[in-house]
Amino acid sequence: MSNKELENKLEEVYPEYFYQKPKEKEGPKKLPPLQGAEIGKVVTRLPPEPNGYPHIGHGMSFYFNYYYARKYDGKVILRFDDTNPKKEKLEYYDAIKQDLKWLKIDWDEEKNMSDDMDLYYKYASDLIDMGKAYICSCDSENVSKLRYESKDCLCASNSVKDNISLWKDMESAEEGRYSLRLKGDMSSKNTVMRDPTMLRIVDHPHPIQGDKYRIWPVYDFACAIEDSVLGVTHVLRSNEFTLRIELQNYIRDLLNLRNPKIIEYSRFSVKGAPTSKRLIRPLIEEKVVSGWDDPRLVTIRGLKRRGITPEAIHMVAEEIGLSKSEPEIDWSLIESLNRKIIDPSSNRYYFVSEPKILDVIDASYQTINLKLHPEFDRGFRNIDITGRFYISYEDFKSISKGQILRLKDLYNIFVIHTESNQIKAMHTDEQSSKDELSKIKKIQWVSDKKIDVSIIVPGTLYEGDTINPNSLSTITGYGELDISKLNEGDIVQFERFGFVRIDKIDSKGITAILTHK
RNA sequence: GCCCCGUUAGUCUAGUCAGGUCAAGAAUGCGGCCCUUUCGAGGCCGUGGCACGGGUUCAAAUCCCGUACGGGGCACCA
Repeated sequence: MSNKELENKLEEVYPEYFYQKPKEKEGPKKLPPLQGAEIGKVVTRLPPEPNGYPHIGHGMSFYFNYYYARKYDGKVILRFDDTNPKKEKLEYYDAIKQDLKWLKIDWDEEKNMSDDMDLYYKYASDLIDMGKAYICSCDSENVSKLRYESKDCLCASNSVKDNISLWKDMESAEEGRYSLRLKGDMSSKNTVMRDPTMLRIVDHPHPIQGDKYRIWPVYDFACAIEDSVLGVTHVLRSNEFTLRIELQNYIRDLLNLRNPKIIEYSRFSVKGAPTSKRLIRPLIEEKVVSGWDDPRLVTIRGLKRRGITPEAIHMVAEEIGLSKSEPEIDWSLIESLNRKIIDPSSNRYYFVSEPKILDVIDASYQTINLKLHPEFDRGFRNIDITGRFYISYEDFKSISKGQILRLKDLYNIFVIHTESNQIKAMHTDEQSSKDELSKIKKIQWVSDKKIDVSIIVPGTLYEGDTINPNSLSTITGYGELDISKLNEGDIVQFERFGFVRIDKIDSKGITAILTHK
């Protein structure tokens, strides 16, 4: 048998061998399974501090915790980490909930850490009784110094009896006078284990609890307790807390509480955009940006106002995953994912920037119907046509006398005269064949029945470390009249311009924000 | 300074725990073609990467050691 015959024979008995396996198109990225997860038993939490508006980084964390709770048919708890009365503000509790709802993230239970003060006191008292915590009267500077040097302070050797009595005194002492510290390990390489503070005096009203409490737990203490008491099985959070795992587990061991499984990932950022409250707040205070909802910001509100959808944010989270490297994603990724979401549902309208006049001297007045979407049946819009049109400066400058063009979706014109800011043309043969049509240059137009549209174009806030002074620009032009029927929040496409979200409608016209091309 | 963690194409990620099937697979970007009365979407093709240096091994993106770079922590913030 020759090779060829052999091949033919083989093909008869094993045809699959000769066909290239069709490449399997991968679907959207999926997050990996959760370690140790059992259906119906997963409990996660969303732990915002009500001290500002969430940004996309919080959005990622919220989504991970929400995603796994839903995936495993478990429970997700919204828990406000509000144990610093000086930082929390009432407005943020509600703002965070609104942002979560907008993100299409819901939750099964809601609670504030500040509702559990008595529980923290009870556990604190237990630690004192066990001799595992002591009241320290050193000032914070001294505490810090001794921790750095791995040295005990004198307070560490207080008797249990002394501590019990000082714990009582603490209630009425002035701020800074005493703190309750855990007996950890002063020689630990993990510096957070060196007798960390568990509770301290804060002389400031709390937005919810008012003046009811003066002794407040620090994060590690409250969090260690809550994650266990709430039945949290999985903690998905960013890695600035890595070193606290040992401490929080130690606290729980002492108090005979169960440890959750902790999964960490790095903080995530967007190129050119500040991705932390610490950086965003001063920009607002110094009026570099207009507020938490400035479309240049990657706050949830900024993204919403720009026209980024919650689904796109979910997709970004799935794309990045629970990465331990430090992702700095490009806007183009967000834009691309968002485009896939909004393209099918965005109605199309005509808009021309920096408009110039185009008169068609022999035009017929008529009303035409144009599809709101080229592929999907989303209905039509009507446009009244006269002999006057507006075209964008971009198209205008490339047009010369004698040229034949097509007003898109309307008819062909022959240019008979050009001036510095006006073109005259004549209507030409309507019977363009499909083939001819594909060759002819098409331009965007707006009829004489028009509306003023200004488009805010958000740019990059930072270039390297410096603030870009030209991060916001405005493009003005005319849009077709039906744009005035849109509502604030609608996302549409201005054909051959880009996707925009309607930001404001008033007597002066329409303001839209450019979402992306 | 000390202690943790990380480093795969321009960006992002799969693969690393259980070394060979990885001369590394997606996404995004960029380039080209097709489609389209949009410069959008969609389809096809292409481009481009294991931080560096040693070691272990028949075999290293994968294990070990070191270096560089990046991030985090060392609060009476969270």
